[in-house]
Amino acid sequence: MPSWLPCRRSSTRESSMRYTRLLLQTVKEDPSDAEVVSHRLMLRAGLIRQVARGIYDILPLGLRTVRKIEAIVREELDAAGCQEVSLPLLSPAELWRESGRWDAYGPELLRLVDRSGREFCVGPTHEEVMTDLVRGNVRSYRELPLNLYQVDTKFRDEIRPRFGLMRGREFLMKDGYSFHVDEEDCRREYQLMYDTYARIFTRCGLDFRAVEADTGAIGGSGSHEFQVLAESGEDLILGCDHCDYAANVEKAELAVGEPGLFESSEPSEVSTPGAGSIEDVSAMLSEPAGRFVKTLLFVADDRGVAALVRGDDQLSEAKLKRALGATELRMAEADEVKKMSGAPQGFAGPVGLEIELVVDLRLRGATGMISGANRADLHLSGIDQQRDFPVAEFHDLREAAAGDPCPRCNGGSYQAFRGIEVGQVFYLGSKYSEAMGATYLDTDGNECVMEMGTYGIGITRTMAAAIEQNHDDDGIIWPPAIAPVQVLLLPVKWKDDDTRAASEKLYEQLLAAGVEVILDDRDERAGVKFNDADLLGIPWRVTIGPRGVKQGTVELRERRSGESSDLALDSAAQHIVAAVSEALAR
RNA sequence: CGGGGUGUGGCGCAGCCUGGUAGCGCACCUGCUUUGGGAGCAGGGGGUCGGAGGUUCAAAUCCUCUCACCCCGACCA
Repeated sequence: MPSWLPCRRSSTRESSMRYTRLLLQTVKEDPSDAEVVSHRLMLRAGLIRQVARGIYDILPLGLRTVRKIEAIVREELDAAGCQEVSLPLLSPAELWRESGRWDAYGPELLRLVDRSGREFCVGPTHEEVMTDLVRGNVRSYRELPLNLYQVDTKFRDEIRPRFGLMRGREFLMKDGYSFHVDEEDCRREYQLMYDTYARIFTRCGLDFRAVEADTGAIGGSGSHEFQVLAESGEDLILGCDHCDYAANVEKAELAVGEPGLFESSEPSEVSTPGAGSIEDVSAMLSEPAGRFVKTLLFVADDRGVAALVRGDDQLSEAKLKRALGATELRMAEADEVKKMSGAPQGFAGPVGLEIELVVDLRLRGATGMISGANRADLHLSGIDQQRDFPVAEFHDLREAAAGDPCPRCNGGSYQAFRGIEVGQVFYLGSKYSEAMGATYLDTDGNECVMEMGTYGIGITRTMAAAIEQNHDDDGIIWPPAIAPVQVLLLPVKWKDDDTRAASEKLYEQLLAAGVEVILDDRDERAGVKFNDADLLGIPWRVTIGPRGVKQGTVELRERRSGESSDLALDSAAQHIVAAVSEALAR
């Protein structure tokens, strides 16, 4: 180092982990607009700060956790043979037009125009850009398979961001894409990624479950979500209490179930003035809800369709969308209902309806049913499915619920869980490679379309999920593997010379041993420090006070269990190093 | 996009109805006393009251417009 360089600090590394040098401000009061635990605690512990709706600064301690999660993700992916790249923040509209998603994606895609009028979007995901990269670089089957990933900031202009980092507009995501010569190899990779994801979330110390999932807007034909189990989760998961089957409610299959078999007769009109809901009609006619045919009108990609389920069943829009192969699906507006059925809302029925009918499995062969008559204030009773509204195909359209029998095994039934989706793996097939011409030459020199898979992990959401699952009334309880640091040194009385000297020495020893440690060198009262320590959730706290130092001891306390033990001052560092490395090795 | 709500110092809020010198708690700075689970006293710094326009002798307060943020709904990897 040139001698003219001023050097006030002996070591930057050392001083940055002194509390008084950290950009860290804890807050006693609850932020008024934080609804969920993770959001509240992240704000209170000074990990994040909101800049705009759904957009956050991540502060030093928060970023350390983010980096920990990233490191685990990178290690496991690299070990699985993936390669990291970095794709641009902006993607040109042409690529998205090639795949058809420029129009399909909707307002969630943030679009912008550069000074010369060219259109771009801020990448919400990178299938197009990655496929473009690979088609430009890969010619031969010899160069496949390929699994490329990046860890980058994504932007999705969410309709309603909420819950802090759980559902932000800007978020850090690891997104990976794999390219293969055939489906078999792609399925193999899918399984490899599935296993890799399970290892990643296990290493992060999370209680999660991999569940079958709907493929949504990305498309493709097979998918699992990795769900961190937590009360505040936005997703509803159904899992069999008997076998391994578990799925997102959007996907959860149902056993066929009994149709409604009531006494058959000729259809006849029944006057039902003003009774437009199943509940009302059922009460008015004193008939069970299960005897009705619920007729729901939708607009699917600009055509009208009627979805039919039994009156006591709940329609799953996700299942309907899949059954129709529609990219867009919405309930019909009042005027559209009138146009399709000829009646006001609540009086539609399958008999005589001239739009496409999509019928739930449970209505196959149903007899003696009641439905709307497609005229105001009128219902039709005595309807037989086969006779009165025959259809060629039936679909699983019901939304599953806790207690429904498991479709995969005998005797099991669904239990409901709440989950936070932190990762998802997709088998994509050739949707993008075909649209964008990602091809290779096989051994015979034939041009073939690549098979693709796509795999995502929400890094910042994983951090939030970890807090949802690991906290108590006093604050965060970080799993050691993703804690900002492992150890917090807490000198009870900083002004006391012996205490300070013992703390400084321990600090040096731990740093030298490679342990991540914060030294709370604030001249604060013990209570303040203890409370902040609990709030920050550092796995181990070492309390150093005049009393103990006089006896030659310090106290080591584990945040999660609250168990503490006295350590001899001169061997304390060794014990702490041992405890930390043992926990991290687990 | 529809419905509801809130903008006053870094954070949490009062003041607004009934216009008249901008307040409280936390945090921050100084000093003294305290000190093993969110101390006490004294002193201090910091706010064009989200923004623009209007009414008025006078606007945080009344009126109009606008922006931001939050909640509920539709939507969603």
